[in-house]
Amino acid sequence: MSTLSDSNRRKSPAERGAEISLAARQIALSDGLDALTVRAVAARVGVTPALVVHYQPSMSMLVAGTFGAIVAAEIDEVVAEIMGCPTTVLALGALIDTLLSPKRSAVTVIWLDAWSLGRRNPSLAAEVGRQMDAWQVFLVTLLRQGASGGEFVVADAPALAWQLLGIIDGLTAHATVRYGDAGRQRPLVRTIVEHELALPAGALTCAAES
Amino acid sequence: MSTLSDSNRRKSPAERGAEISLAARQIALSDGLDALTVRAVAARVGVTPALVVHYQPSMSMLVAGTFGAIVAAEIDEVVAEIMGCPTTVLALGALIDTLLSPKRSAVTVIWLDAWSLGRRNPSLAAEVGRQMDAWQVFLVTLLRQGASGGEFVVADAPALAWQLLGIIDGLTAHATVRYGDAGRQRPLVRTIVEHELALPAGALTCAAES
DNA sequence: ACTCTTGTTGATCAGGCGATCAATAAACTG
DNA sequence: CAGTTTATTGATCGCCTGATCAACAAGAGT
Repeated sequence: MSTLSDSNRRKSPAERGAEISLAARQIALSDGLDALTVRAVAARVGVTPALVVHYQPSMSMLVAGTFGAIVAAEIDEVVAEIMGCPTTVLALGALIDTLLSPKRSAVTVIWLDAWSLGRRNPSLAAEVGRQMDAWQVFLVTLLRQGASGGEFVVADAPALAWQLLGIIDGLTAHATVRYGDAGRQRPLVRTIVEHELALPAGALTCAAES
Repeated sequence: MSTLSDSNRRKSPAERGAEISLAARQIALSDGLDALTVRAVAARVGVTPALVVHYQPSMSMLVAGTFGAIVAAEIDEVVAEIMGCPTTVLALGALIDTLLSPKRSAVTVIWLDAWSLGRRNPSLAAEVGRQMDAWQVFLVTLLRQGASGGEFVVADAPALAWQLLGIIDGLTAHATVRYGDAGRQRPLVRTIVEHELALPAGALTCAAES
């Protein structure tokens, strides 16, 4: 990286701010949310710790913001990945497929850190709540879309949404911490969702194949 | 507590060691695993930080040990709670019932801390693995017992065991962090287990009533 | 009662953390 | 080119962490 020579230059607040946010995200993803310290960010950007503080209201805010940015980016990425599906059932299959993919373990680890750290960092806890809700809202929208389109029946979309999210998070967490590949849990999750939506068995499996 | 006057007395290694372990468990349960510092334990016991160090190989070992003790105690407690059930199906129902009870949220929080902290504390990571395996072994035993007794059919007990644990941990984690009472998820989990074990719908619900 | 073992202390080290503030220098403005 | 703004620095504070070590004293053994 030629960032080192560039970093000494005096930069606009926007540019420097973006640089700091980027470094924070990179540190969080590679070393965890609690490796996110003033000095670590400063070292990565190539500036003084004082400058990092100058650009951030507080460290706990930076942690919360970094977590939010990472998770929001993942939501966007997943939404984009699913948007192309012609039917909601296909979208649900693709959603399960991608959420239980091993490539998401980096973000899963961020979630684990956030759940733990959130107890001592109110800003982070608030952001965790916001992002969990964002996921839930997204899933509720998807479920209602399928229901109103007549693809399946859903009694309580909000409840089912966070049940499903809880299940997926639990399985990915276990896979990340100990049991390896979360991808092996796809059939189980498909079966659960098919059952809850009164879909024919295999409906979501076929969806994933296409 | 009159512990304060007692704590100045010179005690046997076993006695002092037990005192320290107890204090560590109490701190972990009330303030989280990372509030478990040499000074916090020392203050709670009423001795010098140096004495705590004298009794422990290292702080990361104390954290690992404390986590293990708390979780092992919970396993024992749950096992004792279930042991009385006349059939395995009833035991499974009782298991789901107690694991998704709000009273377990204190230990759920410990799990979240351990998953996060385990990445920087190898001793803790090893202990997390051991305790996750202990849970899985317990559940596998239960499932095989029911299968060999002809109560239900299970194809891959080890796989089903950790799927089930993942689901339950995910739902309790979500409930603890944001969505409140995990007890509302009992019907869902019962349905999933009934389906996976080819039990008639409602078999586990009736179990919980008795 | 005297000795010896060892539980216990107090002081202290080295390192990390977030945060503050005056001083510097680079870029923009007139 | 001179003057003003402000991005950036370096030094430093206060607090926390785990850990070490010589010195002390309580209790067990004789």
